[in-house]
This record gives sequence, structure tokens and C-alpha cells, in this order.
Amino acid sequence: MAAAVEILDAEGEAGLTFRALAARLSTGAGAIYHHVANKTELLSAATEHVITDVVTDTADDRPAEAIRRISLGVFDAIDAHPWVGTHLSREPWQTAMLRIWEGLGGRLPALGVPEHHRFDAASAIVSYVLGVAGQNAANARRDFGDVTDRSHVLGAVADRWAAMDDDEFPFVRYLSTRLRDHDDREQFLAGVDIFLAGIAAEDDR
Amino acid sequence: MAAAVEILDAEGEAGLTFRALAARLSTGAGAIYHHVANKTELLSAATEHVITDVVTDTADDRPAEAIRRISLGVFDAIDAHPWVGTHLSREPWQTAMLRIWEGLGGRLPALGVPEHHRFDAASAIVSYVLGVAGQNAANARRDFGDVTDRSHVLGAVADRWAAMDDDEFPFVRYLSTRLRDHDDREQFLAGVDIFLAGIAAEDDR
DNA sequence: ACCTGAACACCGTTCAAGT
DNA sequence: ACCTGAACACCGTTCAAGT
Repeated sequence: MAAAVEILDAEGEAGLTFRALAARLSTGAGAIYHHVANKTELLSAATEHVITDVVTDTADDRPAEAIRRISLGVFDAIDAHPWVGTHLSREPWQTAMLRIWEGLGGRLPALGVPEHHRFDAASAIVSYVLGVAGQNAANARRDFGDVTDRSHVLGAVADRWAAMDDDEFPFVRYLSTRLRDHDDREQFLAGVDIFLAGIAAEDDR
Repeated sequence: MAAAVEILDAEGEAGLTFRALAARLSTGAGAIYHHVANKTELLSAATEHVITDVVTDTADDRPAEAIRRISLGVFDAIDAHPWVGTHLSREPWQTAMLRIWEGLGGRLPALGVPEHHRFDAASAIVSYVLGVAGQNAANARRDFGDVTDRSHVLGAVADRWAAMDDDEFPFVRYLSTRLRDHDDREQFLAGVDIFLAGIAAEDDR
């Protein structure tokens, strides 16, 4: 599993082939099938390996703070291992996903969310985190020719947004100026706070 | 493009090979490269083909209602073409994504969201929609052996959630009973409303 | 019980040769 | 300018044969 994570971090999802992993482990490609059934299971095991730590119990915290911290843990894990973001979105039944549902949703009762809202609320925050996860993974995967560092990539995207037709894409053009120097991590947390504020507002109704 | 969408709907992402598309069009595989640069571009073009209609202008609407309707349009498009959900999350710079940013974010000024909150608010709602899109695409792709219809699939997942360890996954177990007969579309809309409520609440601060 | 590694049935992509 | 289709350099997965 450690070898698989190393290859994934270094070469990405496409780099993790059964042949490459077998070579790294000095064995035959067929041998790996004695431990995982197929490539999906191999990726799920690697994902589980990375996610388990970041959704650890923090039972003594205030619940909103726990939701912020677990969300940020998942965000940072995907920042460090972009392939995790892709795989989480692709295999919703893997154990890593259950840990995220539990970590985020498990705080809703303590937050005072009434029972009839809990499933919808948990689903919303999990979906939001997964959405950001997928985007970040895609952003990290993408390369713009020779520009690789973040600020240059953002600049390239911003240039593209700024060049869109003003009649069809006025808001996208408006955003292009703010895109250039925003902070992904802060924006992610701002979204978590919008969600938390929405939960609190709905409880009052 | 129509032929590509047909193959994708019938066989999924794995079924759309250059050889299969060439055969359907009675041509050679190499010919397709005169129209798209690679497989990613082929999928982006097919995605654009499906998404453009559902994010059409509805300028005369109340903004919150427009956001709900555009979100639902994306949801329904992915319900009909699951591969769209996967590809949206994987290629954030494609034109289809810009249309979604514009359709959802473009309503925020009319909603009264102050300028310094607009980018974060747009990002949050787009990420949420993409998160649900990815999950729904993955759910539709997955098959549980011989059970294929929705209620049986949900039942199988619910059984799995109910069988989890009670100490480690109390909330997941709690959810397993509601999972069985919830409505994905309603739950999606409930999430949109949570974000709209959160955006409204943040404006008051 | 686990490993080996050749073999099978594919891929995306390229490119000389055609029209 | 576009098409053809064989060729290249790979894949995931299987399986007879080994230890």
C-alpha cells in the first residue's frame, strides 16, 4: 500500500499500473491480484490508507469547529494526494467515504440540527466537500504547458476567463480579476461556513 | 457529436473508444483526430453538447428560483447522462463549466449578495452541484451484481451501512434507515436551499 | 497459499500513404 | 484538407505452471 501511494503521488493515477507496482515490489503483475481483486480495489485501499488519519475523533470539540477541522483535513489530504479527490468521487461506497459521512454528519446532532433535517444536511456538506475535492484534484492534475506553479496556473485560467464574450459570460469575466489571487483553502472554509450558516438558519424556520 | 453521446449513453465512458466511434461513423479511427485533439477533448465536446441547453437564460425569474432551476437542470442532465457528471468534475476549465459558473453565480448580484462575498458564494454553490453530480454519476455507473433498479441498489447500500460497527459508525448506521426511501432529487434541492439560506444569513452579518 | 510471467484482448495515438 | 488503417507502445486481467 505504501508503494502504491508513493507511485500515485509521484506519477498520478495513470502511473499506477500493475506492471509498475509489481516492478517496484520485485514481483510479477499477477501476484498483486492475490491481494486486491482489481484496479478499483487497489485505488480504494490506497485512498483509505490516506483518509483514515484525517477524520480522527475529536469528540471534545465544539461541533461546528469539528466540522471545519475534518473538512479541512480532507481538503489538505487531497492537496497532498490529488488522486484521492478523484477516487472519492468515483467510488461513494468505499470505507473512506463512510468515514467522511461519519466525521461530518456525526456532529449534526450536537449542533442542534433536528432529526428531520439531519440526512439532508449531512448529504449537503459531504457533497460540497467532495465537489471541492474533485475540482482540486483536477486542478492539480492539469498542466498548462510549461507553467506549473499555482499562481501562474491561476493567472492562465484568469486570462482565459477574462477573454470570454462579455454578453454571454459577464459574471465569469467579473470573477476573472478575483480569481488571480484568491486562496483556495480560505475559499473552501468560506463555503463550509456558508453551509453552517444555512443549517443554523433552517433550524429557525 | 450525436454519435459520441449515443455511445456514451449506451455503453458509458469506457465504451466510447476511437475505434467504436469510427466504426459507428463508417470511417477510420485516425480520422477523428482531425476534429478533436484527444479523448479528453472528445468528452468535453460531448459534455458541452449536453449541458448548454439546461443552463439557458432565465433573466426574468427571481434569482433564487433561477439558481434552483439551473441546479436542477444540471442534476437532471447528469441523471440522463451520468458520464457528464464525471467529466465536469475532471475538467474544470471546459466551456460547460463556465456556463454553470455563469448560470449560478450570475444571479448572486440580483440576490443582493455584496461584492466581497460573491466569489466565495459562487464557488460554494458550484462545488456543491459538482459534488452531487460526481456522486450521482458514480451511483449510476455502479452495479450491485444483479440488482440494478434504484430501490434495490439503495436497499443494498442501506444494508451495508446498517451492518457497520456501532462504535465507529453510529451516524452512518442511523442514516441507513432513512437512506432506503429518500429522494435524490429532493435531497439535492434541500442542499441548494441550505446554501441559499447560508448566503442570505451571511449577508446580515 | 502464494508467486511467475507469458498470453489475451484490448487501448489511445501516430503517421505514411492515399483521395 | 481530410481520410485510411496498419503499427506502436502500451493497458488490465487471466491462467498454466511453478514453489
